[in-house]
Amino acid sequence: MADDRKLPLRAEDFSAWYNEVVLRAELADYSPVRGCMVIRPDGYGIWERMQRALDDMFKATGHRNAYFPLFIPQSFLQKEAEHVEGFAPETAVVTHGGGKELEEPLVVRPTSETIIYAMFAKWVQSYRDLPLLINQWANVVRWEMRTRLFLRTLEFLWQEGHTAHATHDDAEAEARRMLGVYRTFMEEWMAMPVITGLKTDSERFAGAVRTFSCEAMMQDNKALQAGTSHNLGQNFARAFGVTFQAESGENEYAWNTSWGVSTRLIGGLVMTHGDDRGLRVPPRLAPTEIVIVPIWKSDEERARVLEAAERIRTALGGARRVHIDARDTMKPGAKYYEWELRGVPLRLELGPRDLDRQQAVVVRRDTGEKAAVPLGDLPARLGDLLDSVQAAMLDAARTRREANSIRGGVTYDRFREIMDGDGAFVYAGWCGDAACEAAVKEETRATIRVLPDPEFRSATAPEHCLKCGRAATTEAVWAKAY
RNA sequence: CGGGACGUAGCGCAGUCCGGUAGCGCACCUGAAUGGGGUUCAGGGGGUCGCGGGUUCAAAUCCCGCCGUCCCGACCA
Repeated sequence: MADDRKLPLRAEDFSAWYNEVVLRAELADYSPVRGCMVIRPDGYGIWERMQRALDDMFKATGHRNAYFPLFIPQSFLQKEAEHVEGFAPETAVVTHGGGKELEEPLVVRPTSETIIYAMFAKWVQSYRDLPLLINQWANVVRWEMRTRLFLRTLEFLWQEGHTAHATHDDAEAEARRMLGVYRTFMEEWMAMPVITGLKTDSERFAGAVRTFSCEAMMQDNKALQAGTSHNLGQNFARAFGVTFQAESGENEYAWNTSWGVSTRLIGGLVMTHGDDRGLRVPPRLAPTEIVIVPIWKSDEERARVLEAAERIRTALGGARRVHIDARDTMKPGAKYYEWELRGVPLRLELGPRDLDRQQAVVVRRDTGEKAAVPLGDLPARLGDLLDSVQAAMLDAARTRREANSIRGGVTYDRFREIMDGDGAFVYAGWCGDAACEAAVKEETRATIRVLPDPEFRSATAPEHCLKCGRAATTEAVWAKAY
């Protein structure tokens, strides 16, 4: 990371910067298995924070965790026509076990709808068993042609929620509700603003009736699909016989939803908040919120500042995740650079001169602002600062996204220029024609990321389709995507 | 699977055109001094130069083949 480099960067430069940050901040590493990534402790620490926050939110919405098999009989995947078509090309298949060829090959799960709804069929008998709200934390495998650290690896970690409901409307409400949970998490924890809405048919999950998604803008103006939530209708219930007896006495198929977010979120975090000095992690997500760098010249001073650092940690009452960097093999300046690379939100510099003045120097990672704070004020001030960093990061990301969004008034020629150039979220009218959508993708590489929910739509609805000029049926957000 | 770049120490690279038995920076180890934004000095360890074959007295270097990685596409969370 050269000091003169300034984000946002474009295309190849941004990719190179991203890889460099992920590797140098020790979030992940390449593994001996091509396309598979090793998540290192620093990266996993962020994932654990994400897991905890999401899991708490799922518990609050009444979901319970369970675990289903890694292996799925190949025939299960084939029971839902669209699903098998969508996933068969990217599955890893186990053909041998115990030295013998298996009678039926086992697919390493690319997603768990099939095996989970096979079990739901046993568990659901009555409308009284519904809704059934299950979540699973697991790894899945998808044999992608090209991989990218965190964004697209052959194996990845995720959570997948699976639910069964008595009515279509209940399922629709559930899919919507969990999309909202994702949005809250992404904005309030990750400080990553998203556009929510509906996917077009071409981007819909294989087997779903409707797919909703959260789309975030990275610093190269590309879109990242950060989370999806699907209304599966009765497609899987019919395929796996998930039926229940309704209050009326009739036997009916259940209505399902599924929704998931993955370790891709870590990639999104880096590409949303990283800067020339490395990573920036929002306070609520940071495994370490505050790092104290003690400064000393003699053993006597060392003992004095370390003791003071411990007192500060104690004063914070265990409410804050604090690390005291007492390494005596590194000078303070070197430590500053290292913690900046790792993205710790607040740094507290504490030396003999500070102690003489009963103060500490607090430095924000997001803005680089420095301030001397009286020791007695630290607990309150640090709390305020962390809140302020969290809010400022979300605000900055949202401002950047809006600065790179174009709402209406774009000709198709101009649109092509934008997609050839810096890229943007372009809000444009869409006539609902899949052929038109495909033609735009062919010509510009841009796709409809999402048909935005009302609150994200432009004030004046577009009247005509960007490409073919026909009357628009809805507004679409176009962008190049990861 | 197409198009480009590349493969030399843990990491990043030079050396390849013009063949002569391997080097630099960082990291690592030892010692001393240092310590408010990447410490300094001295000493040290570590490489069958991606793999296989060929040419040659001699190959990291030239020739042929293979493998792998990264980036750009096709596929996708």
